Amino acid sequence: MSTDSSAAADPRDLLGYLLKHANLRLTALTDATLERLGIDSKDFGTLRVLAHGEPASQLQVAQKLSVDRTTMVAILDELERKGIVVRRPDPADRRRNIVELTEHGRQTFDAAQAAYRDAENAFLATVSPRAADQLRRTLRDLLDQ
Amino acid sequence: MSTDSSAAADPRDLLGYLLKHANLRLTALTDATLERLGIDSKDFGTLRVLAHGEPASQLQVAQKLSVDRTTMVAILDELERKGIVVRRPDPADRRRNIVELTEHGRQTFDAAQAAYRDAENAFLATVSPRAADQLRRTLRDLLDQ
DNA sequence: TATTGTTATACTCTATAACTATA
DNA sequence: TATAGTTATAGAGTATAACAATA
Repeated sequence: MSTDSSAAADPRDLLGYLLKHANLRLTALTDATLERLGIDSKDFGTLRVLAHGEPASQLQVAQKLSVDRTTMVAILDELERKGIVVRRPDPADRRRNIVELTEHGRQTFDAAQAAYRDAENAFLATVSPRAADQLRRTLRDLLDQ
Repeated sequence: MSTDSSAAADPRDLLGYLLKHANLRLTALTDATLERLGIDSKDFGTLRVLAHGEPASQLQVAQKLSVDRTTMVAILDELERKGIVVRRPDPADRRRNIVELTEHGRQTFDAAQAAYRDAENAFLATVSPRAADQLRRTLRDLLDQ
């Protein structure tokens, strides 16, 4: 016999299923936590890049986040509409838009950072701190290939 | 100062980024491996459920995989077109379709099972077997909440 | 010619609503 | 009335191609 029909076909045996649904659940948690700040988890990644380091062009932000530059346009359109970021042409290269947090954007990010941390901690609350650290380390190792 | 502008904003600090991109990479690997069999990783999950246990209705398969029944329709349309599964009305309740693997479907699944295992192992090759086991266990614990 | 931002477009995935046939 | 399967539709997410402005 080629397959064991007495064994249950548990989708949780598949690593892809585990990764996908863990991500779905975490995203739902963080989105819910960030909602009152007017952003979601995808926006948070962008704000995080803008809050650290030097002012960057749209393309630089997009590349840091591994998203397409056309996707970046849509994210920034929304954040700019909400008064969280501003775009201005780079005087040194007028093809580029320098993107920066507004004062409101900076405050939003500070609140979002705490909210995101809480959501991630809540998600990880049922596993030991050691297992959570190991999870991050293993996932990083897998992506560093 | 509310944020440390000297720290790099590494997206890999965010668990959501790690989960998403680990899944993207694994899916790309498994899809590539399964391609010569005419299926992808999403089809594989369905075949796996059909290969184990008793013949099931579309809805039962969908629920086991946590996918919507409308999504199941599209997956089965394609698998039936390829001669991998057949649908027949349940004599005991003609609203239901019993879904089964064809002989070709059974052979496809047997080959796919080996291919999927190889792809998953290749993905996990750079981390220790212990870390890989721990990864699965932690993700399961997180989903069992 | 190449690059940045933009727009248009398409393709996948997912969810909802409404329809049909059956119960 | 409720359920299983189907269809239509719409919304996110993502990718490609083409265009305008600038280098």
